[in-house]
Amino acid sequence: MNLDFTYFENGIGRISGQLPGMPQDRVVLNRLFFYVFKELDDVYNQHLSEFGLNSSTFLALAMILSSEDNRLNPSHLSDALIASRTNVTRLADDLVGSGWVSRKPCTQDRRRVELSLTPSGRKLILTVLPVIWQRIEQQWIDFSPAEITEFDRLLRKMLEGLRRFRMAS
Amino acid sequence: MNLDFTYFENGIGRISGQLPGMPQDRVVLNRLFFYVFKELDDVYNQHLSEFGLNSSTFLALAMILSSEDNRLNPSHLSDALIASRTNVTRLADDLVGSGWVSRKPCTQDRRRVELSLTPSGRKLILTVLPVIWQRIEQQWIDFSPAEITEFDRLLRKMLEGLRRFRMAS
DNA sequence: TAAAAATAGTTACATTTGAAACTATTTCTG
DNA sequence: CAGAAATAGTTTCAAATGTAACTATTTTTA
Repeated sequence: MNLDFTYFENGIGRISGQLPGMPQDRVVLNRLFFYVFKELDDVYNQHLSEFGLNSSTFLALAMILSSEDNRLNPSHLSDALIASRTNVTRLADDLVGSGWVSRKPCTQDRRRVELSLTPSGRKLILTVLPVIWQRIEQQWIDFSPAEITEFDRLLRKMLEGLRRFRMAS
Repeated sequence: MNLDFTYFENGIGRISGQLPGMPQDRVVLNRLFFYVFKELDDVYNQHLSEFGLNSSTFLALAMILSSEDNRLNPSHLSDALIASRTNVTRLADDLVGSGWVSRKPCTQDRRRVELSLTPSGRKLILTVLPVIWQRIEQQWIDFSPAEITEFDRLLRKMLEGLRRFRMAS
C-alpha cells in the first residue's frame, strides 16, 4: 500500500487554486489524520500477526485481563473495542476456539455471558503486552513528554468538536 | 455506536497497576487516535450520505476534479485514496453507474484507462465541496491557527515515526 | 402484579475492502 | 530485437465488520 500523502496534497492545492473558500489547512488535517490512522493500524497488525493476533483479538484479551475477577461481558467488550455486539460474538467464538478464552453463562443475570482468560490465554497476553509496549516506546521515541501531552490534549479537543458537531447535525 | 473512551482508559489503568513497564501515556495516545478516527469517519459519512456519497466516492470525485484536463487513471486514484486497485475498479464501476464519471481507454498507453467527470458529476462535486468545507470549518472552530499548525506538525511527526518503525521491523 | 419496554446475546444477510491470480500492454535488458 | 520483467486493470475469492431481526431474560411502569 502506497502511503504518499503528496498525491492528496497536490490535488487539494489545485482545487484550492480553482475554487474559493476552502479551509485548506483543516481539510489537509482531516485527511492527514486518515493517512496516519492507516499507517498506525497497519503497523499494529503487522506486530500482532507474529503472535497469531490482530488489533481486535489483542485488545479483547487485554481488556479481559484488565477486568475485575477475570470476567467480562461481551457488551462491555463491545463498548471498549468500539465494535458491534455482532462482531464481539464472533470475536468471542474465535478466542474460545483458540483456547484463550472461556465462555460461561452468568448466574446473576441469565441474559449475560462471562468471558474469562484461560491459563493459556493469560500466558499469551502477558507475553505479548511487554513486547507491544516496547514497540510503542520505539514508535514515540522522538517525542518529548511535552509533545505527548500536547498531542493528547489536541486529540481530545478534536474528539469533543466532532461529538458536539454530530449532535448539532 | 458508543464511543466512551473511559472504558479503555479504566482498563489500561488497571493493567498498569498490575504490570510494570507500560508507557501508559503513549498507549493511551495510540488508542485515543483510533477513537477519534472512528468518530471522524462516522461524521464524514453522515454528511456525505445526504448527497448519496461516502468518503471514497466523494474523494474520488474531488481528485478527478483536481486533475489536469479532467482525466485521472485508476492507479493514481488508488494512491490518492490509499485504496487497493481492486477497490478503485469497483469504485469506478459505481461512479460510472451513477452517471458521474466516464471511463475511456487511454490512447497513449493502452493498458490504461481514463476517468473523467461527466457534467452531472462535475455539478455534484461542485455543489458538495462548499457544504463540506463549511462543516469542516465548524468542526475546527475552537482551534486557533497555532493549534492547527501544531496538530499538523505532530501528525506528520507521528507518521514519520511509524514509517521508520515499519522499515526497521 | 401483569403488560410493556429495555437489555444481552446470537443469527442471517449485506457491505466494504484486500490479496492473489489473470490478461493485456509496455518497458527493460542481455 | 527477442525474451524477461514490470505495469495497468480486472476478476475471483476471502476476511472483517455492521444492520436488522430474533430469542431469552430482566426491568420498568401503569
